[in-house]
Amino acid sequence: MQRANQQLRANQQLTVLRALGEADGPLSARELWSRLIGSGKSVGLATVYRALQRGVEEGTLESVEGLGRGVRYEPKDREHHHHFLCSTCDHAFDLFGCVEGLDSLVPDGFQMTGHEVVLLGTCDACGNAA
Amino acid sequence: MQRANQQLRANQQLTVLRALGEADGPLSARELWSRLIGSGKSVGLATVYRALQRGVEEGTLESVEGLGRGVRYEPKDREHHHHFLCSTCDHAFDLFGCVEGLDSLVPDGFQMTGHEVVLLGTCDACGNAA
DNA sequence: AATAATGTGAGAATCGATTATCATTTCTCC
DNA sequence: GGAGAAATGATAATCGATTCTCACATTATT
Repeated sequence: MQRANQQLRANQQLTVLRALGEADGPLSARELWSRLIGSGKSVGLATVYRALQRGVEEGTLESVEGLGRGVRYEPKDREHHHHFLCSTCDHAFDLFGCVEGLDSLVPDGFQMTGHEVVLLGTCDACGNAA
Repeated sequence: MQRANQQLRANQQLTVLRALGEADGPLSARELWSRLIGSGKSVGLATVYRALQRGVEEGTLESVEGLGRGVRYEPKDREHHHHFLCSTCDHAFDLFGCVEGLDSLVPDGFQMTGHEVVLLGTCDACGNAA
């Protein structure tokens, strides 16, 4: 029946992963899905979840927690970086660079294996829109 | 009927808030509830939620996101600090001190109003237990 | 003590996120 | 071109967290 978008179907999961790769920060499943739909790509939400799950299993994607609620995903090949979370649009942007003085925060006896830094505030677009 | 714990009842919400105040880091509603039950205090989970919600409304508590999944709560009167999240026991510990170089991470046009730093790894107890 | 207002516990209801199901569709390999 | 494997989309089911409901307990006010 739905011959309409037959040419759009190829490997939907690739479409999903490509869109995630082009994003300027980690995206949640829903965020990613919305962007795809918004840009005219017809994809099911379930397929987005499948692509993300598989990406993580295969090691090409990484799930990112700690950015507000919910889980977001990003390609694993990005260099060490942190995020800026806009409190208005709730989008997370990749940042470049890191901070100093982390080691001195670790309490005696604790073993640090990683760290996250999240800057909170208003992004450029939301700041101008106000 | 349940005369048993009549002497335990006083203002349960105070019991809840006191327990949160004595914790060494922010706690989720369930975490807090478990601790109370574990220490012999009979409190309903709903009451824990009510106490937390009210504390936030009244401004004495603050909800903390960004520590794994879920929301945790801590007294608002604590000095600026960050957290260490143990990947084994999933408990969040308060840290003292801060880091440097945050400003340089902010992209042009973005307004930073706050930041969070989370160290990940293994806490003392979990490290020794292994 | 009587009454009203508030607090409490247990479990049901709700909510959002994620996963599972299933009928189709597409792909792969002969 | 056909058979079987894998992918897809729509939607139902599940899961955990949080909120709601309500009967009863406690406290506050006379």
